[in-house]
Amino acid sequence: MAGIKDVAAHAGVSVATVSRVLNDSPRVSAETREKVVTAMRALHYTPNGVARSLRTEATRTLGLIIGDILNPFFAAMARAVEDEARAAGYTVVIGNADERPEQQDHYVRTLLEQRVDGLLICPTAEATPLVEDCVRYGSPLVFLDRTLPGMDVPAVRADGTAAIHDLVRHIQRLGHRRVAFISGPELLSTGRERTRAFLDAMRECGLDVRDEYLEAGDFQAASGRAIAARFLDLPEPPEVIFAGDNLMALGALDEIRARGLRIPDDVALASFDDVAWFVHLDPPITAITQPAEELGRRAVRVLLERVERRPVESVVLPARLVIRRSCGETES
Amino acid sequence: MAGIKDVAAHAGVSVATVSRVLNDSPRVSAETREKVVTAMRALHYTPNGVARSLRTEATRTLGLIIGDILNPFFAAMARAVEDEARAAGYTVVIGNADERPEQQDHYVRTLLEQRVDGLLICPTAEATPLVEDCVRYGSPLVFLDRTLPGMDVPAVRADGTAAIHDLVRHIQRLGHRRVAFISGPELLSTGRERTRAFLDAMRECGLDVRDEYLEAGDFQAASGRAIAARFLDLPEPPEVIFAGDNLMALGALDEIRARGLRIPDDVALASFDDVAWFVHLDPPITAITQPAEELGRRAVRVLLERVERRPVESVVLPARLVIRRSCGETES
DNA sequence: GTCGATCATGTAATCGTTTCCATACACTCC
DNA sequence: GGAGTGTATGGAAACGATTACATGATCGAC
Repeated sequence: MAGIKDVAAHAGVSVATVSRVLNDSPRVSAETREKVVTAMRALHYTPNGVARSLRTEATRTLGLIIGDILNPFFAAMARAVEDEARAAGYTVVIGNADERPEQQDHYVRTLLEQRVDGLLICPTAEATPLVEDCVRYGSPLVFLDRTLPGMDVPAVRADGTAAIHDLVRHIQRLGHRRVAFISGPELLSTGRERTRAFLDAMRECGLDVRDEYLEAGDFQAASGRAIAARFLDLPEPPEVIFAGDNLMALGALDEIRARGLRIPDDVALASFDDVAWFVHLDPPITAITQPAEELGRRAVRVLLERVERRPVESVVLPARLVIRRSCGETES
Repeated sequence: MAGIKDVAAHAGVSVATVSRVLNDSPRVSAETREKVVTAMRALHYTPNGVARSLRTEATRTLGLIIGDILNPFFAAMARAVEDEARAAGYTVVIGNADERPEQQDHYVRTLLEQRVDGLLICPTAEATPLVEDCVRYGSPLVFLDRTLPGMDVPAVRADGTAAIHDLVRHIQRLGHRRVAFISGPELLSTGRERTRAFLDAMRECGLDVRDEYLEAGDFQAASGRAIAARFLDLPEPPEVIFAGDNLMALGALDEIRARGLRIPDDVALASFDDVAWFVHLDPPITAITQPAEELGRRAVRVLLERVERRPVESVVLPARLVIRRSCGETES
């Protein structure tokens, strides 16, 4: 494959000049530039980004490690990250951690070796030694969606607390008392935060939460289904099932449908995370929507600030309750 | 950041030896290896993949250019590509072409500059000059999901012809006569193939297709909705709407729901592409399912063969009809 | 005791860029 | 006409790894 030397030879100039044309430096005369460009065309020259990166110590690449690209929430975030990065002249390498710390570490290692300019991580579970090293030795790092307690890393995330309070009030107003929650993993900041908000909101509304109405899943559909099944098998099943993310809501829905139960008469359903098709279900599902695109975009902006070693601050955006009909009709 | 020289100095050996340890060459004594490993740990050494790639002319990276990561079909394919690539020791860079040729070209260019070892493309519309150059100058290229006519590039795709015939027969057996098709873009091989299969199947079943029952969308939800609206506004609207992909089916569904029409009594609906939540709709949507994961995995395998300059063949996998209830009850 | 084989290790060239510095030439100004 | 100021260009040293080749040690066989 033709390199800069071939172009230089073909155009009868030095490699330095070709390089200047490549980086459109002003210190090149019009005719010379013309000659060089012609030579590039003739040879089908494609600049070697690897060599350039080696020399400039910058790859113009960002790494993004997410839980699962099949989860529409992450997909939307990934998409936004990509768009914003491209607009800033960066490429994004996406790694699917599949919620497994060792796979997350695999990607952290790989991306570090590839010398990405910055890293966006949706951390799975607790901090691994590798991630700790990253922050200690100063790789530009930003957490997305989730945080890791006690780590001095800027984070861009949504806060669902207020929306969960709204949801519980909505449920209470509809006359429900027995509310069960399929929470996320205790190890994830989002899992903890949503559980805490749920508990607080219930107390505030004067509803009590039985132990058997609170169980933690793993943010995947299968666990949502299994937990919903256990809730429904209880001697006194809950009137409402609130799922901690959209996949577990899908799982719960599977179970409810499989039993031929009606929503909301037999059991009401609500979900943290909204997805496009909730609105098409009968009844449409009441959900809490997170600003996934905005999170992705802001995360890139914060990360690029960090890359340029400017001081940055964490970003918290509010999630918002979208009332539909899966918890009952509002008597407006 | 510590480099191989620092490690060599710290361990009291030459850089060559460190490199040998890095690539676990057998020509290094146990003690020396030990010393080197210790030095690496002490210095938090992370090998520089950029330098390695420059020297070895291989990045162990694959590029994947898809239409839209938000489309669950592409997301599933991307996920499978990633898994298979990781298993083979490769990283994947995903580019979202957003069905725009110029954005596709942007990614082709970028990925070529980054010297990916191979490129997987779901081509948007017709061949661009850039893509033509790729095949002419021999970058390892494999088409995924779609093909480009007259280009000598191996492709991994699904064939929906048989499934579409099955669908039309199913529809006919249920007594419907007036079937409308929201086709994909004429420029995409998948669009053309599905339209042709639909027309053939209709003829074979003795049903005729009115001009006003055939309109091309762009594989995005909005076009599906608009076209469905035009179908339903016709003096004699169709009994069945068949959408050429899942997003246009979603759009059509939006429109049907907005008009308060019942499925399948007022209008039946079927979709090319199956997605997880179709089963939860009332009624569940009859759809044609493509083996997205299998496509992704096979594509990586074919591409890696090409990377190693072994001869490869295109792969065609069948799509399959999944009968649910959105076209009417089967009187079994 | 010498020769050749085998093994561990080191030296230095190389990959394709960028960029610092030097140089050569053309002006302008006194 | 020579000093000073730009401007376009070239030469060559990085960047951090890999690897062909060289070297020196050890060892067994004769």
